[in-house]
Amino acid sequence: MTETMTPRERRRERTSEEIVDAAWALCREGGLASLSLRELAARVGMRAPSLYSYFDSKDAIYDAMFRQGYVALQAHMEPFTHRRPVTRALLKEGTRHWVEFCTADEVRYQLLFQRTIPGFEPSAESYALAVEYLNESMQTLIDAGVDDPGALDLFTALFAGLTNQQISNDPGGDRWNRLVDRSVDMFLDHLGVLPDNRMEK
Amino acid sequence: MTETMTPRERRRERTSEEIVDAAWALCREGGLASLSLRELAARVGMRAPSLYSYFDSKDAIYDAMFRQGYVALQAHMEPFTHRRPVTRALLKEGTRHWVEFCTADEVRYQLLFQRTIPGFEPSAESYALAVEYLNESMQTLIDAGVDDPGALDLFTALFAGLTNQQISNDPGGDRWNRLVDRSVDMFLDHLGVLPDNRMEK
DNA sequence: GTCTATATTTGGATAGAC
DNA sequence: GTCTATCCAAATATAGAC
Repeated sequence: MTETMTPRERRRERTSEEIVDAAWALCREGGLASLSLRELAARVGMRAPSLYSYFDSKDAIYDAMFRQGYVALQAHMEPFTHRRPVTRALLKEGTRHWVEFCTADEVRYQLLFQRTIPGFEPSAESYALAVEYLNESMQTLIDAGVDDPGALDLFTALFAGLTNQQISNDPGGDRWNRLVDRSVDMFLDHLGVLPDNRMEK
Repeated sequence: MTETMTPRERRRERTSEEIVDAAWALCREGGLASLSLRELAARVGMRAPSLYSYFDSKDAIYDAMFRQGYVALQAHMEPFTHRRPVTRALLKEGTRHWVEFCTADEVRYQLLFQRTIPGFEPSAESYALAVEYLNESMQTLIDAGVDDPGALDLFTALFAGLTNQQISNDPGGDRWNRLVDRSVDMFLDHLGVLPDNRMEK
């Protein structure tokens, strides 16, 4: 899977990453939409036109950020993937982890999960990566005993809501963050999933 | 409370409203941030500088929209305010109504409940109007038997989440919208609120 | 690959005539 | 109140020299 790289390719890759990292930093300061190629170039010691040697357009930079975000999410959740059975405790731990990732970086959350940038749409390739990972995550829920579609939607809404409120109304705090365990209990109790993962009745 | 108006003042007010309505229409087409004074002026048959006879700045127009939005929310919820006791059925109906208002207009939701515009902050006056109404709504929840602060936060997260998912992932549909009743039941059951509004034990 | 210089567009806002 | 004319700032993107 790992391809060999010439030193020139390595150097190029390293610079690309540096640009994307600087783009994240800029967006964290002024919001996602505030990204400017001039400012971005200045951060990495270039002039704006030089960025076009690395990215075809501004949207291509957003796309690289989008992709990098999902790769980071996948890496962040790695300790919890493919562990079976999905007990109540594991589901709590995993959900807590997920919500922490989302609330740790507001602009990353906006880019990955909301549609807030004027004209940006992720490329088909990046979008497929995102969908694939989100589907895999849904499967974890199903393995936890969440069978009907409405319940899955309810779950995603519940934790999207916790994330949203945390980011919007208590950034940097944990006012909604700390409600994750309680929410998982409320949700599983509602479904009749017993502590040992069997169903009631 | 109603002040008398000269015909000139009426005319002025009417034109202001026309401008704000056109601003909503423009934002619905291209997103909140896409509002441009030139385009807006064209919609109401003016040139851009003429708008400054009615509003001091672009942000003043956003502020008028913000205010108008909360007035509309208040009017929309009027049939449900101050009705006591807050039974489970009433809470369901009211919450359904609230979520319907929020999901009916994506950009309105963004302006009223999220912070998505670059530099805009509502004026102290408009913000106070919003906070006052939101606090009043919280009181309704408390009167429904939701006593502890964590539970209030959980409730707001749950329905912010339903709204969010509905808007982001099924705009115009009802995939999350229709989960409101179920969510209220799940929530009240979790709190131990009985159907007749008494507490368990 | 990086630069300077520039094209092009678009935005909010102001001055001053009428 | 509305207009024309204009200012000023900022943006993405391209051309072409080095």
